[in-house]
Amino acid sequence: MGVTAEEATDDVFRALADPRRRQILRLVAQEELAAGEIAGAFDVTRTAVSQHLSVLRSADLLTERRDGTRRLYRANPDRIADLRAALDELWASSLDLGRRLVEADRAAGGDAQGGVR
Amino acid sequence: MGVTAEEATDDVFRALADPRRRQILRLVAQEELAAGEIAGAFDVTRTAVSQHLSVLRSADLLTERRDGTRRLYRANPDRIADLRAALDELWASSLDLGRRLVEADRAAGGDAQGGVR
DNA sequence: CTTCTCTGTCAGTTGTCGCTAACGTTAGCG
DNA sequence: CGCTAACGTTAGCGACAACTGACAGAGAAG
Repeated sequence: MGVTAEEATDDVFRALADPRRRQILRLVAQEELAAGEIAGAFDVTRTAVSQHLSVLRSADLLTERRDGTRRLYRANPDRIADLRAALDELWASSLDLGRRLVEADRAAGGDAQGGVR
Repeated sequence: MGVTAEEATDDVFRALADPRRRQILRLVAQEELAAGEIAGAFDVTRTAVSQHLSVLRSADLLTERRDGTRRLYRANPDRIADLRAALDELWASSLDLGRRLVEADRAAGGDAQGGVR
């Protein structure tokens, strides 16, 4: 247990904060790609892409597989599922509030106008 | 439609990148709170919290309601649902790959060790 | 062994982010 | 009207993040 769940979540959110990294993730979600192929899809230097890959790997959002000198990357479904779970923590709470408001409206004989808005 | 979906998604992810903002969001997910009450829950200045609220509001992650001089904030479930949908775009693709790998393992007579890992 | 390809890593620079302190604004109270 | 309370906004500063260019290492090819 080197890292707490909070730290892991923080790494994931921070990795996803950059638009380019999200695009990279979308790229390797469908198929396994080499670092060079990924870099070729962007206007920035291969160095920059390599660093982005490093960030994504640190957050455990990517899995790496070596084939000769090439390194093939692929999105890690487990981490995405974890992120989804972390998001549900917020979502469930908000949903609870929404339900509570609707119920309060009904109990108070609220009009049909949708008083929440 | 002043903003594209990409820009909106970018705002949301960038807003969620900061741990404090996620904590704020968790705070106002369960109940509606005033800016001062939210600020009181942290060690930083009210100015800092106000700026965080501004960022969250720009991403449309918060709804604001005024009561005298006070401003009451609440998490916006719609945006969280949107984020969930944006995440599913990645998740579905990764899941497809995961399924494909498992099937490939079975077709190749892979051992029961769970080859995906 | 030499050369070429593919890739990660290391300084250095520029931009962006989060924080604080001072100020401006709006609403309630005497 | 004068005063206070609750906020948002601006300017300035330190810290971090993203990008570029130069360098180093591993594997394939001759």
